[in-house]
Amino acid sequence: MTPASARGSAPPEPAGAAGDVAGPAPARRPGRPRSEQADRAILGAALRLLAVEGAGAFSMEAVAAEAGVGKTTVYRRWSSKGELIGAALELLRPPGPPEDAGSFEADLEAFGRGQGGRARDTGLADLLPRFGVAALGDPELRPLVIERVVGPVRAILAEIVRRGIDRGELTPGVDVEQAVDLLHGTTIYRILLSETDLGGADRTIAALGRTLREGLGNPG
Amino acid sequence: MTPASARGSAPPEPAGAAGDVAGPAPARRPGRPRSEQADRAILGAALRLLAVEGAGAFSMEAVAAEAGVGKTTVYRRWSSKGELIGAALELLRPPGPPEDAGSFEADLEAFGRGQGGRARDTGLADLLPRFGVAALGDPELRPLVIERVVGPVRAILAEIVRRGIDRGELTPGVDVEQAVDLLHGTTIYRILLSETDLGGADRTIAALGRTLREGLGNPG
DNA sequence: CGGTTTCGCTACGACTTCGTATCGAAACCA
DNA sequence: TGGTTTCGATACGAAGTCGTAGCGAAACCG
Repeated sequence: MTPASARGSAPPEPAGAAGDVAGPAPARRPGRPRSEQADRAILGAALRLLAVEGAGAFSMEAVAAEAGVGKTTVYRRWSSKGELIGAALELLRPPGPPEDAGSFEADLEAFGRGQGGRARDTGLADLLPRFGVAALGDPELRPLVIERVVGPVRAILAEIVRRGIDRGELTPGVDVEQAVDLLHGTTIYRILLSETDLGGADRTIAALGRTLREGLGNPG
Repeated sequence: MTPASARGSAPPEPAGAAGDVAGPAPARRPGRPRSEQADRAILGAALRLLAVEGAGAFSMEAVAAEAGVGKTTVYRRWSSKGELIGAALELLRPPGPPEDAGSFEADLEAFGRGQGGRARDTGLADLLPRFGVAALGDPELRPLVIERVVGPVRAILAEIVRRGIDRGELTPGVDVEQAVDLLHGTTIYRILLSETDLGGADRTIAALGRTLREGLGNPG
């Protein structure tokens, strides 16, 4: 019930990801190492359960069973429900600043493809957005989702809108926040309503952008 | 867990609402009549709980306690969780066809005011949208919400968009469904993100309409 | 090999939830 | 008054959940 304070109890360190040159030795701990496969299985099960079955079906026991893992193995990594969800939420965090793709719609399409593609890499493709929405519906998790996911996504979209203004594709008077509301809101809305094939929702963001530009822009 | 088949087990009949002229006598039943105040208290408590505390805190016992009512009194009316939520959902159903307010933005503002005003009448003002979103996040309830709430609202918004086209405010080529996505999606998105004062979200729909019109319309 | 940690599994106590049953009291009608 | 239904309160069995603890086995290191 505690809102996932995200304490560093046991972050699944890659133990050697960037430890090539700097810092002391990765401090190889004695004993059997933690299974990274279990990490993935647990996170994946958590995602699947909350996204597909809903908050009602989300329990630590169900996660463990779905992941084919003992309950102990789950609690050793995340000591409560909130922490586990918080960790899974991290998968939704968008990547760094977007690269300039040349035009407003191209930027949007690149962003959409990046989001969808990243999700597809994890093998959980279409579950992530629904997962985010489900978490957003929970009053305890909402602040976390807004801070870690919605905020960063909005920042990226705002940057894309600002670029459009700089390029002269959008009129300078455009309300950036409102434009972001339209872009992100409509995308999430479609994810929310779609019963299947969530992947498509992201991809249509470019078409959305065109409609908005023809509105927000001044072709004359 | 059953998705609220909405059987007519005991619909809280006003018992005399439209029974002035037509039909046989309202069939006054013997015994103590059901308390309409209990009806309102239960529905209100259900709304409050799901909207404010979230799906996790929603239990029949919590509803009964919040309503200051015995559990029996709840189950006598709605025999399961799903049925109760389904009934509360009914409060979100938009009214009939909207009246022509003269312009696209006026139509939108009238619609927004109608939605907000109706909610305010029930004394539950800002809770209803959040309640809808919370219910939308539940896989079991989503189809119900879409059918009874989202669909009708979309129909109204589509009608408003079509009127805008007929009036020449919007270009004839406008994709009505996409425009509705933008209007409804952005509105729901704002409700979803707002931590407080949900009432404002509906009211800004007119401003949203203006932005869209300047995009969707052809001023040249 | 011993030492250490994680593995999956099972069981535990405390708690909550569901939906039902029972209780005496209250509210209505004939 | 008697008959009927609802009222709030309480208790119930069955089921699920949380987070912890113990088990023997496996996986690593020195």
